[in-house]
Amino acid sequence: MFSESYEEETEEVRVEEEEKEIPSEIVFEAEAPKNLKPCMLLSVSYSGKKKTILCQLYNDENGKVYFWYDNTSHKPYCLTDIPNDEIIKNSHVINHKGFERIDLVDKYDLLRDKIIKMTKIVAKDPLSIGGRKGSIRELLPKAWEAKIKYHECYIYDMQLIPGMFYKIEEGNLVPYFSYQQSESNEEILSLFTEEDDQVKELAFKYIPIFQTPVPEIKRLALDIEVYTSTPNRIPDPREANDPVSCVALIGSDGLKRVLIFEYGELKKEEQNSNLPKDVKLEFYTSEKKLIEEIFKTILNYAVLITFNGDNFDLKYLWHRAKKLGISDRQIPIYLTKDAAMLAIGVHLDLYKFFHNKSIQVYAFMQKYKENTLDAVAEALLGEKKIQLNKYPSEMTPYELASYCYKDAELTYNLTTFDSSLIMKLIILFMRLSRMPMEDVCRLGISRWIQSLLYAIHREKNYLIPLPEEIPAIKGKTVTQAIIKGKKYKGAIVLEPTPGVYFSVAVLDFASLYPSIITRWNLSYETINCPHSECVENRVPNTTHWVCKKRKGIISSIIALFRDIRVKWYKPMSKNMSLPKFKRNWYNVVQQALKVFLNASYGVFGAENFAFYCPSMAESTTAIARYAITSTLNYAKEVSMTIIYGDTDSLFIHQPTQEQIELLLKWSHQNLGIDLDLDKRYRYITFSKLKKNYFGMLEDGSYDIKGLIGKKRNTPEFLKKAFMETISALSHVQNIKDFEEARYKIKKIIQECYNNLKDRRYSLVDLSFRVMLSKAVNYYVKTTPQHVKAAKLLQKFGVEIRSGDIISYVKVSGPLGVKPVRLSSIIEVDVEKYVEHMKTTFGQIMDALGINFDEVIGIKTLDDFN
DNA sequence: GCGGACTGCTTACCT
DNA sequence: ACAGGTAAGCAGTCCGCG
Repeated sequence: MFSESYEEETEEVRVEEEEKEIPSEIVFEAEAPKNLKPCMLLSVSYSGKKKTILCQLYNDENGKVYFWYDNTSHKPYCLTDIPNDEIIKNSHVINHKGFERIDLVDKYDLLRDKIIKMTKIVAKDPLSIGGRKGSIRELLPKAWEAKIKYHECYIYDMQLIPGMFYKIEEGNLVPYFSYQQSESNEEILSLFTEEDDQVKELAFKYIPIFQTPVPEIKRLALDIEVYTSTPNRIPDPREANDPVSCVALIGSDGLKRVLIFEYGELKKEEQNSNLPKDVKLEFYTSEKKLIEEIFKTILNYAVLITFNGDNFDLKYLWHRAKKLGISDRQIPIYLTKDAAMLAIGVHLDLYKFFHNKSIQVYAFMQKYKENTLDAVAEALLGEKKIQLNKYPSEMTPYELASYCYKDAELTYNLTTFDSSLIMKLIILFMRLSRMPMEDVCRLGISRWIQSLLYAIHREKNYLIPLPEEIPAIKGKTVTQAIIKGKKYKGAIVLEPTPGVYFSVAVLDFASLYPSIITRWNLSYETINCPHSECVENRVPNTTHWVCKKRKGIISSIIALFRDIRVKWYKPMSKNMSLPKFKRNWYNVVQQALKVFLNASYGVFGAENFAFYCPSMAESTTAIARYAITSTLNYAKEVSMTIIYGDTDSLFIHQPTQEQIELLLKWSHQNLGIDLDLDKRYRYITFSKLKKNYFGMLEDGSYDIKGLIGKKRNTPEFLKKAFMETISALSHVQNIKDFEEARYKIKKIIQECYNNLKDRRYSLVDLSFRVMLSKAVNYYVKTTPQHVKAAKLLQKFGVEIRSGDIISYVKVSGPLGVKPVRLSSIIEVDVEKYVEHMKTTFGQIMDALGINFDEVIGIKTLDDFN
């Protein structure tokens, strides 16, 4: 039943998602007064009841949320290329019950580089434009800008910036932020005097976005537990058959409450709960009263924080409330297709936020690799959930309270650690993407960039192209990918020369792809532009060319983000003469920009991106290949020894300072892209494998890249032994020291081997932990080992879902695997594990000239020597 | 009917 | 639901073998 979401994802024809709107039966109100001091714009949505836009404003002084409804009579619309007089003849459109009027508008068509006339069809309500059967966009052969959600359309047209400050003056929403607000603004802007006018204009607009501080938002974290009669079943939130047994609430105002429903007999004798002293424990004999109390409390906060509240906690509360007969006017939650929203304030589901790949990779550098509260909290807070030896439904009320409270606490702390980093990042992402908080924390980077570009198009009166127009006009790809099934050729990886190298410098192009996009003026409209005079401006190794007449919109925005990050926010975040809170803020801005920059090339190669432009993505990697190969050739010319390189880096063996400087200068002058000295290794070891090495840096720290011993799914016993070998290697200062390291490593391997042979490792130490990327039934082509193990678990009555980590050991027998909990040490296939030892250690030993078979073939080290 | 060579699938990594 | 490139291990298939 839980696999349904996957089914929807793989559906070929997707059901048009309806405009998300607040249902008309929701009656909660928090209308703003006629005049209101500056408040942060938290959210923009469409109210079905008021039939207009609702803006939620957060007042930092009292922690309250105020509603402001649109008073400008803005209406939903779409555009068509059918002339006015012809549209008038189309009775279906004109007589559509939602039709309001038509306007004639001028738009700038970037794809064709000319002004065009369009007909704007204005409707009474969003669903009349699209999202419902027979809506206006379905009556037109081609409809532009018709799939933009109305609340987004409103944001772009009104040039609203969620996350910035607005006041209400005589009932009108007025921005309260300006270029003049911060004293540094002039200084930052002066960094852009050399740049193109379009970049300067963007800088002027964006500087306040980066410089305006964010308020500390009044928020509440919530976690619920549900009583279930079948202990190992996870309760189904849509059924909500079982009572809510416990709810923990933690507020930024100091509130700490745990509400317990006494469904059974309460053993009073057992009261020594692990709860902190200041937590208020409350017992309810009525579940209905308990839930009503939760709902009442939620309303006092601007943001409600959960971990997976969309799919569990709030969904369960909603269905349970209905079941218990709580009236709609008392339920402040409403459910959409895949989210749970609040009538007042915003529900922030941290599960969704941390699931975001860009956040995981670029903001937190893959510190957490599993998307559970336990894994994320451990990686970012250094704290774990309460470890269970029984199911929640088997706990005493006090144990349950402690467990539930801890989860809420971890959830809450995820928003407060590092001076509320997460909240600050989210608000910066809102400003950059122009999205309301509930969207920004649920959608991925491609939607953020899409939204940012929509906003710029509307501000500049550029027509937003139909997605299919871009490849049609700008051409398809002309290169062949190395990997089957990919669309175009990507990066170059140099073949490493195996061995150990002392004194290695790594030179790399700092943010190569964004640099290429700005330096080469790459943008969806400038690639293969319509001007014949630009055709000679070729992209190397392709048939594409780039416009010389017009500065690209994408390259302009990337130039701004890249330059402001490199020239201001990154250095300022490290400037120790500044107070800590300022450095902290500069660091947050710097990180937020990094997230956008790192995705700026990839999105153009993603089919689902609204500005998908394969020729532009392909050009970016083609130029990158040109940059690295031409630099490599020059390096060889000046007699440098390149031992490895990947995409944007060159590893050079014992270069002289002069050689390095020569190379940096060369790339600056000949490519217009800056090469930097990234790091120096005291020594580095390469096997014959690409993307695989171990290097000791000069400061005593080390890098492990790609080696099996570091992979998440490698059995713990191997990881441990591997880290011991790394430890031995980390003491090596010079060639002489290797002798000792070799001796130690042999010893480690022999010990590991003997332990394995004698079956002295535990099953947990021997287990592979592999993630199930989809529901078990969706593995139709092959049945990998972790799926076999998962199927065995299912037979045993264990619920298995997509995203679960399956722990299994390799055993003798026809299946070859068994889940850890269903296996025993006697059946473990030792030979298989020896093979794994061999490949794991082989990656390091190859370079050191140690032979695995020799090492394990000898009983003791004394015999060996 | 069997085993090695091969391709494809899957996961986890690198940039 | 940002991209392509690489490695590892296994699943499944093909092919030759009188």
